[in-house]
Amino acid sequence: MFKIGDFSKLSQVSIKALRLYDHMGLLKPIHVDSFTNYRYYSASQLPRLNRILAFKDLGFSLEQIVQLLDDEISLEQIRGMLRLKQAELHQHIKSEKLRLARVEAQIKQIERENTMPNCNIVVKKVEPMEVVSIREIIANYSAVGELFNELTGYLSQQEVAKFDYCAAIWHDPDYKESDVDGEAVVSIARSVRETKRIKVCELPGYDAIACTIHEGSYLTIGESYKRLLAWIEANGYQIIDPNREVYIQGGQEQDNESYITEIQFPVVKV
Amino acid sequence: MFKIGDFSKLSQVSIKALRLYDHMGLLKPIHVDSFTNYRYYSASQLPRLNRILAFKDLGFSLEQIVQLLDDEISLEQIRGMLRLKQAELHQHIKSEKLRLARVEAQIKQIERENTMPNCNIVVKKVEPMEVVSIREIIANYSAVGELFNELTGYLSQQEVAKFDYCAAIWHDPDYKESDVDGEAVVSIARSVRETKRIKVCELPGYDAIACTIHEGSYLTIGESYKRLLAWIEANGYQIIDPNREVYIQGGQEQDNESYITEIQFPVVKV
DNA sequence: CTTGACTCTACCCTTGGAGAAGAGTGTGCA
DNA sequence: TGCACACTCTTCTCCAAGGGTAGAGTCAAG
Repeated sequence: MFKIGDFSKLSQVSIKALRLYDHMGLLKPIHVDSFTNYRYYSASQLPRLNRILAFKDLGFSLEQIVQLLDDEISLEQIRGMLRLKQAELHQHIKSEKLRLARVEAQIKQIERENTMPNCNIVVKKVEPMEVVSIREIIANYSAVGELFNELTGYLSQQEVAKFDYCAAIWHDPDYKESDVDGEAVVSIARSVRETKRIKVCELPGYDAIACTIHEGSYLTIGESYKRLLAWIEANGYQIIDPNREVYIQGGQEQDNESYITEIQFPVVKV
Repeated sequence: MFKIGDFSKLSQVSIKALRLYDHMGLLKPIHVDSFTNYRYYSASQLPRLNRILAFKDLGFSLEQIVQLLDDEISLEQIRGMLRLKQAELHQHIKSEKLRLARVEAQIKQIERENTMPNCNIVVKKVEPMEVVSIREIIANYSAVGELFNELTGYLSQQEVAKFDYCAAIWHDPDYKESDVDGEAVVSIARSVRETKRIKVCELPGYDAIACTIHEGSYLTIGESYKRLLAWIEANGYQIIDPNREVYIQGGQEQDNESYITEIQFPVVKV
């Protein structure tokens, strides 16, 4: 019969933890004085406490350990829980390794360029979206503005005024100086009639799309592309579809410092 | 100017998170209506939000990100924080791999022996301790009882009555049938005179000592040793010092089912 | 003008305890 | 026997990064 302090020293488990395990029904003292509420433990409870610690060490939560120790659980079920934990750990280790790679890429970048990392790159999900689009071979990248003019003109004619998503999709696999395969898309809330040039379609969603925000003039957007593409390669992603430029705040000027553009590349982890 | 819902959709960050970042001073809306308290965000805040997400992705806490983004922090300091994070991640991955190895060892044990794992093995720290001891080559393991008799007799003669730690240390590197190099130790609260046979010394502490609890008769303690040694090997530890048997609840009998003994091996990770 | 969608603050919940407050207990010592 | 000090009890709050919900106020379209 040990008081909680002695039992704590014996087992190297804090008094706080012992009281918590009591509350959770994980390890009840063999005797509790009904006057003083003092807890009394026996050395014969050490094996159970060790089992608790061992399961905790394997990464199980206290609630799971209650089940593992008390609810007449079959060997098969225990094996199943272990396998699940194994899979979780595999996954966790994998993602931590990727994170480590990202941290190391940042360190390298700082050491190479000796410049504050912009850290403006993020991978997110995008949902599919109903859009109207025009796709055409155009003279150069900035010529996409005319396609937008055509689209917005058509939409206002159809009395569909509001559109809050406005993007270009570049279908060429590489950078081109001229004859660019470009598509202008604008989101719509309700269906619209198609024409020969103007199609209604669903923009695909992606589980992973690498994004960066480009601030200001389109003339310097090449820098943002370069950083994003370098990041994608350094972090072991692979581009799987044409990239998008989302004009969050934009217009027809080439050199407006207040424009905000998001560059997006659909990717998968390799 | 976007309301919080639109900005949330635009950035793929939950409204809850945006409000939290506002509270923490991490990302204040560019305008807050003083009547309605509605938050209004601008597209020009997206780069900052992306930076926040990118740092979060690297594993930094929100508080750290506040510092990273606001407190005119030098490139050197950022590099230092990245290096620290890198070391943390290395350590974390290492410990998760060890945990995975333990889980897999358990799975294997279940599949091999088809028996409920006892999971009674745990690695803990022990502190150094003042003890009196007798070390001698004795006939066999159970002969250590006589050394304890000698020690407790001497201590009661010295009017030192209380001792709550009672252990044997086995100095032979391997199991022996006879002529065992054994040491009996008993903890003391205050200093005691030495004799030729009875020494006062400090038992060393260890950062890692692999332990299991053996319940019952000493006749079956070999089983517990076998399991503990197998575990130590399977989990990549190495024994660095003589092992101890702590008699938590014990006596002179060989076959008492209520005895509780802890077997301890000082180890290091390899 | 109404209705439904949106937003606000404020409160509780999550893990595995740590820390502290305030009150009661046990033990050693004079 | 009284006192001091160590120990224990319950209860409250706190941690990180939000998620969920309630109740009240606000906005925009029909």
